[in-house]
Amino acid sequence: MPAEPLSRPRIVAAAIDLIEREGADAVSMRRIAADLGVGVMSLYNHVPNKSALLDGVAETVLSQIEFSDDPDADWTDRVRMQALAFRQIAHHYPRCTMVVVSRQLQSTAGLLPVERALATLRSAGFGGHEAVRILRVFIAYIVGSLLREVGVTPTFAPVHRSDLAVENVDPLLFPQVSGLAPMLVDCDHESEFEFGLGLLIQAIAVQLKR
Amino acid sequence: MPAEPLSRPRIVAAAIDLIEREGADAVSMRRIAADLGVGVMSLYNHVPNKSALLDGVAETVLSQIEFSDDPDADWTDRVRMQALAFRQIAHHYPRCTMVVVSRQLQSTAGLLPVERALATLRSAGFGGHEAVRILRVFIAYIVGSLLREVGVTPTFAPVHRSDLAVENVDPLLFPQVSGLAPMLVDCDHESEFEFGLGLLIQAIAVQLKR
DNA sequence: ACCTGAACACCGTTCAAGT
DNA sequence: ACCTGAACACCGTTCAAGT
Repeated sequence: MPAEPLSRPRIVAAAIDLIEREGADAVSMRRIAADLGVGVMSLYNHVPNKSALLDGVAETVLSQIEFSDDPDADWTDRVRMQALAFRQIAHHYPRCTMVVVSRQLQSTAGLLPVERALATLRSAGFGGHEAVRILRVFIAYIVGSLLREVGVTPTFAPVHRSDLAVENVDPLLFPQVSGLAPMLVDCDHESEFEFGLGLLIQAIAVQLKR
Repeated sequence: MPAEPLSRPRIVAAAIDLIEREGADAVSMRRIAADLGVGVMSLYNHVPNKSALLDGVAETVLSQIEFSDDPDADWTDRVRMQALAFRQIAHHYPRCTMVVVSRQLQSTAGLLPVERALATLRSAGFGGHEAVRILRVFIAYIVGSLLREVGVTPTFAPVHRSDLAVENVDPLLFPQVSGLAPMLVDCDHESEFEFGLGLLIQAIAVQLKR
């Protein structure tokens, strides 16, 4: 006897909670049902299958991005703010991040950030074709950065400082890696992200002036 | 009675084959054992568990990258060639790509490309700290690009030209997206990849001159 | 309309038994 | 040393039965 009736949003919320608590691998229909105190099959009255549930997770997380756009700001700042807003996902829902970027959404939740980015680029003076290309570059960079931040992509800094793979490497075979081990090991994700973002924005600003 | 004896390489090869034929979701210990004509538990004599098997897949694919480095070439060309070599994974093993980029390897297979990239950047004149930062930017961009190419990350061009999400979007809510639908839909992955790569290389070249 | 248990066809992995 | 079947504790989903 749940206090509130079962519903798609409630099920999605339970999934998000579970992912943040125990990781995406812990998600199962049975487990979520148990968390909600209902039978497994009750879920199927509100969600067609597990895949759709994960789509719901991605949509819900995406729709919570807070874009605070200032139309009067320089376009480079607006692009930067949009990228940073997107990166907030990795802070608010670190363990959902992989789910968000790996789902092929066709809902409006995924289209809104795209619409916004394209509008900003076009207002900066880029043509449609250019804007699309540039957006793709930014998306690739952002997705790749979030995955590293969230520990999916190799960081070369697995767990802790001591007994590290990177630090136990043969200096003769890998002189650079072993020499730069301390730098490879610690990574300020925010400043790394902004560094690459700055490079990209600078590069497309040059592109615009030509 | 298999012709050849069971071995870790043979098991990994079977896994790679299966992934390329039916996708990463199709991988199960039972299925691979069946493909090899042995009992499930026989696999565990050569591989400790499924996770280690997937690590083996990633290592094997990574170790097949062909880096053809010309030490006399301009550093910008060398960086470009290394990035393009990495991208070949997505061509040779499209469905393994997700597995490759999402495994946290500590074997030398993953370290070799890193060593090579750092050496190139340092020979170009970048300091250790800069080289590491720049490498991280490139890795993020490459990983993000490969995931799009392989269909993991949203392309905004799901399946086919007709009946597309992007093309059935409300033009009033999403004027840019619906106006640029044809460009969002078709994507020449190679030229897109090289476009962003060029932007990044140009940006870090500027960085170097300062 | 919503909930549910039983059942089906799967998983990864442990363990004890074989050779 | 290597192989294996039975068993355990899981999966997602279908179906028929309940309210």
